[in-house]
Amino acid sequence: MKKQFTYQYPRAAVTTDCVIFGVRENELKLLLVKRAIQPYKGKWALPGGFISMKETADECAQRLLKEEAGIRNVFIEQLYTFSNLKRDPRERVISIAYYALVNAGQLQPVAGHFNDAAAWHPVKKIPSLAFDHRHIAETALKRLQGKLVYQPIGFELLPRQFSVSQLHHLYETILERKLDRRNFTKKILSMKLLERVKEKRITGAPGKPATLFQFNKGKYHKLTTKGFSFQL
Amino acid sequence: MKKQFTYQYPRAAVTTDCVIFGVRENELKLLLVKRAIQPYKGKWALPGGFISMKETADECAQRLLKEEAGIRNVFIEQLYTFSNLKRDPRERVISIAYYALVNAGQLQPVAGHFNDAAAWHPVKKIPSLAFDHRHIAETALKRLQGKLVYQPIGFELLPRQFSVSQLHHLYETILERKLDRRNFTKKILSMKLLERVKEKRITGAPGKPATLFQFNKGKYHKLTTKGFSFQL
DNA sequence: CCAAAAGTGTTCTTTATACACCCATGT
DNA sequence: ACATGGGTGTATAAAGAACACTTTTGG
Repeated sequence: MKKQFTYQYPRAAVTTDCVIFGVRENELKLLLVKRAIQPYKGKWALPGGFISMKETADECAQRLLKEEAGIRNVFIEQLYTFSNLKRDPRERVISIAYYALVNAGQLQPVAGHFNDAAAWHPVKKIPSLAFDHRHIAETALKRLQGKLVYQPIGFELLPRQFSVSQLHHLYETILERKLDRRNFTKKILSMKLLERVKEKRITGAPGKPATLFQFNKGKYHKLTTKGFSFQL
Repeated sequence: MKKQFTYQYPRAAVTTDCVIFGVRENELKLLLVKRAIQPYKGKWALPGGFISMKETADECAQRLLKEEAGIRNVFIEQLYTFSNLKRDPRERVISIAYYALVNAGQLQPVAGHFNDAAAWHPVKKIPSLAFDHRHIAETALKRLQGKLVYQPIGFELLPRQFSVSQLHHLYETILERKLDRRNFTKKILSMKLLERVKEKRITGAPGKPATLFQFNKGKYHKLTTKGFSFQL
């Protein structure tokens, strides 16, 4: 193939890479893809790719999420830009990293689009990754943990309707510490950001059926604009 | 000049831009430079420039801080990467933005290095800026305000030795709200991150001379590593 | 009737807030 | 002596932490 784009000074290539978080089997997991090409062929990596001249970094991340993981309309946020000189063995590549939070509902309908070589891996058992992707993933996890306690992003990882105990378990999983169940319930409900939906049992499980709730985004945005501090 | 770097696909240029905060005359200010070349010749802009192939973005930001503002060894942190398609009228330019906090001590010895066309502007009266630099500067200010209340970065904006009332005034200025002087003093001192230095008067000012303190970075790092929550 | 998960209140401790007077210096 | 800024304590209110029993379902 002919090389045809010429510049006065050398230029780094720019990519976006995306750390995709999801909850599966009551565990926080990352969606990784298996590389089909060199370098690092056969290694697990974060979904990512080169940015085109006609898209912003945000658009690029969203496009790659759809192309490589079949995911759309999810919470996505810029994480950090990684620019170490040797992070790609081929040449200078700067990566604008993002992280995304997906829930079962957003993923189910597009499960068929999945590349065979895409799979969820528990964050506690991340395999060896290509490039500096482990470093990126660890940075994303720290950001998620930090953000969880002062912004209600936990909801993004659960189905549209969920029980308080699901949310409680999610928080304990991500923060890696116990939270008193009664205090957690009180706190969350006192924010008035959850709307009661109806009673429903988790199919076939014993125990009292949990009340389901859904997150009221409208209320949340109203509160954030007039200054609001969410804490744990 | 001959163009000589050729690639298979088009590539965006990558720059870093730096939002430099400093306190001058009891006000929070930004250091801006006046552009000597097109585009936006004669307009105020954030110090910035193209990243070289032999430096990381952090190194680039530090180099530009030195070259364009004569500042070295300051607090610097990546802010966000801006990638709108039209942010530079010439061509596609992606900017990795940083923000820096400098104090009088760090600036004084290099004041002579200053470009004539560099000047401090109050954040409340930022002139029209080149590119999307106003947007970058506003993003940086929000980040600074957010960060100030849970990480003790305020110290970076003051001379090595400072009084509690200087710090108090700094917080009020940046957060744009009143903080009770007694409660602020209690809170700050209860963290045990400030070391009393000696009594000293601010030359020629009336009033009781203030006790000077300095920030103990070692203690701070010990606390952060074993989990520590600083709050306002 | 037993196991499993949901729901719920009170006490105690810690932290945040509100508030006013005296002190040391320069002029 | 007076104007200016520095230093300090207490009482009340709010928030956080600790803690156990009852209810509803499936098997």
